[in-house]
Amino acid sequence: MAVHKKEAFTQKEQDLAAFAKAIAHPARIAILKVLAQRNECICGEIVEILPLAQSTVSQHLKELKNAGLVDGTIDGPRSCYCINWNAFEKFNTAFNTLFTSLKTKNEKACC
Amino acid sequence: MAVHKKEAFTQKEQDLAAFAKAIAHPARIAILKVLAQRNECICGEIVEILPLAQSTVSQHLKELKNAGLVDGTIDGPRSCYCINWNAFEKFNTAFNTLFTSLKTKNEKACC
DNA sequence: TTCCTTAATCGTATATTTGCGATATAATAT
DNA sequence: ATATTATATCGCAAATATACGATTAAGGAA
Repeated sequence: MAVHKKEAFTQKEQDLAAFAKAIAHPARIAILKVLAQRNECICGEIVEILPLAQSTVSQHLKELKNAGLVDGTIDGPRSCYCINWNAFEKFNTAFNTLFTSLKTKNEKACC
Repeated sequence: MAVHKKEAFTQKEQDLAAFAKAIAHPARIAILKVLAQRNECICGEIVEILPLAQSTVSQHLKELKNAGLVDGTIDGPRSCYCINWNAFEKFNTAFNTLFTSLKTKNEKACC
């Protein structure tokens, strides 16, 4: 591949793609569900619920955090993760904007 | 990795993740925009618009097609692609359902 | 038929993702 | 001080994704 062409696209396209990538794995969707379900910020409970190793869950959490969808603070021996609702809302809006803008252009089937 | 654990999650989670993966690349988002803009089903016009080689665009189109977001028919020497609005609507709904279901659980910040 | 155009596919190189075990880290409990 | 507990991180292996040039295939034009 050698060169990535992501930078050749608009910032909006890149941002939206990055968000989509963050939720482009069933494990991460499942993690978000668990985080939303528990009001308390949880951590290793996810490991018990998901069929994944602790290190793998930690990695998925890191990616969600990098994408900004999840906030995390370290509380001594245990950490605390929770959904960043602001970022989530922002991306939800961005998605709906894409969907809507695509649809308003044209909705006729042609193939 | 050796083993993929996708199958360990619910079908809904897998489907949504697959859709997210399809739009998890700025080039594919850009392709969808082009497809939506032109009422006519186009093909190699995308190659001229995007800064990507013909084979790369073809590959991205294939992935969008595999995800069901795009329909394609071969019309002689030129092919014809267009957005599958039904599938698109379906996934848009699935997304909003996820967003909503997460939010109704709880929207308090905790970290 | 032979050439041209269009697009799919093949082969290849490289980058990224996914997953796990093992190890490191850091606060708490004993 | 040492052990325990919870997480992050490292190192590794395998699978996927990204990108491109070259080739193939197939209809249309000469």
